[in-house]
Amino acid sequence: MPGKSPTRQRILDAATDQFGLRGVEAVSLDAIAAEVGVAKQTLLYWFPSKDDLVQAVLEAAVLELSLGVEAAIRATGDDPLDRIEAVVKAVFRQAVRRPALLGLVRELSRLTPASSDRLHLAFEPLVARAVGYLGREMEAGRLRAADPRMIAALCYATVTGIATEPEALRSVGWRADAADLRRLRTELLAFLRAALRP
Amino acid sequence: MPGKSPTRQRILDAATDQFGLRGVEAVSLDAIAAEVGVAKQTLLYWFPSKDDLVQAVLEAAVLELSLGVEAAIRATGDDPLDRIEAVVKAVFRQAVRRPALLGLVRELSRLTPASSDRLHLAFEPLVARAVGYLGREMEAGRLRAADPRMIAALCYATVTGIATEPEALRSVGWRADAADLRRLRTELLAFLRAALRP
DNA sequence: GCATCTGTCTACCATATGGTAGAGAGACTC
DNA sequence: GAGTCTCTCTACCATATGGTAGACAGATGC
Repeated sequence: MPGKSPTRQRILDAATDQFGLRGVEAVSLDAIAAEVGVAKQTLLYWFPSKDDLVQAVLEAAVLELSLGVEAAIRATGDDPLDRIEAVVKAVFRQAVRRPALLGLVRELSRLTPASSDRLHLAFEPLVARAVGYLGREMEAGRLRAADPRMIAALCYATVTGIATEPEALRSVGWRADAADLRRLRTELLAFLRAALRP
Repeated sequence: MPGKSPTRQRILDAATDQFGLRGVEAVSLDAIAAEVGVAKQTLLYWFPSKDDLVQAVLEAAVLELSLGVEAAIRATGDDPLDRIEAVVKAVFRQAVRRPALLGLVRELSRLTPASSDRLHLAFEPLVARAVGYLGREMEAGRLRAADPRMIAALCYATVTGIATEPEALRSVGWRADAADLRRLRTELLAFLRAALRP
């Protein structure tokens, strides 16, 4: 059962979407297989158990998100607010393209300790870098002085909260069209800038 | 099958916790019954179907949250930042006392359209009031000018995101003890104040 | 040409799930 | 004291779930 295959990839994609949208425990292997248009056995051939599938999905998602963020960081200049804006835009873009991605990360707290530990390990370098960066910029007076760890968590909570809860946005009359999406992003960025400005 | 009963209430409590923590679809009636220490049939006596139970749980949760928020609003003075702080503290307090409550609200996007519509209706007056209030205070120059609807959604996303994702906080070295909880609240409030200040 | 390997399938299976039918114990009514 | 009402239970059931066993078709290697 080697590395790559179009079928394998299609299963992975479908599983990512469904797990992220409806929750890991709520999605059956049959449902995923049906969406891919393949027998459940084919799925179990590529991923010997549901748990293996979950692990693979999470690993791919972490990788995808990390790469996007890394690229955004490299592509911007020196000002920390600009850099944070670039990261948020990158995450936002991915969330729009693939709403399930951030939903998956949110599933973290519902996984077995073994799974979450692995995920923590995968994210750890990224987190450490972000916290260190925030701390240095605060010392340099270019960001509002605060606990950089908490600020990282707060930014994360704000962005993923907004990106994963269309229902909450619906409550305030938001519609999922391009115009409202743009306005949402603008407001989100202004909100974060105001929250982080020195 | 009338209104009140200690058994009914215990079922409701257990269901609230499990639904909020693990997700509605992931929790079986057997699991709830086992936690309450009652036969599944007793549960189905009080709530004729799982869906009825979900509805009852959601209604009670909305009521509980709304009451807490309303009380917090009434208990503070005129300055909008103080008032917002009071609301956030109230929500935070409830989230600490009962971590499942906000998790439940987050389940909203995974429910059937019928359920979410009812929930929207239940929350609507509260939301409308909040948005109206934010808008007026912005016009009066006592809050940063922005789209009040988006600001409401952003505050909601930040607070619930933080309150419902202990795993994300663990990633930045946060521990769930009283001291870190206090510091988290302090940082959250400072973050929001900075984001909303004119 | 034959064997092996790869990928997909059909046929099952044990268990768990939401839900039905109805029995039985105790309290309340008359 | 008979009947009814309230509440909880045991006994089932149809379906769905994660997973096993193994057949079958096509490519690959010799």
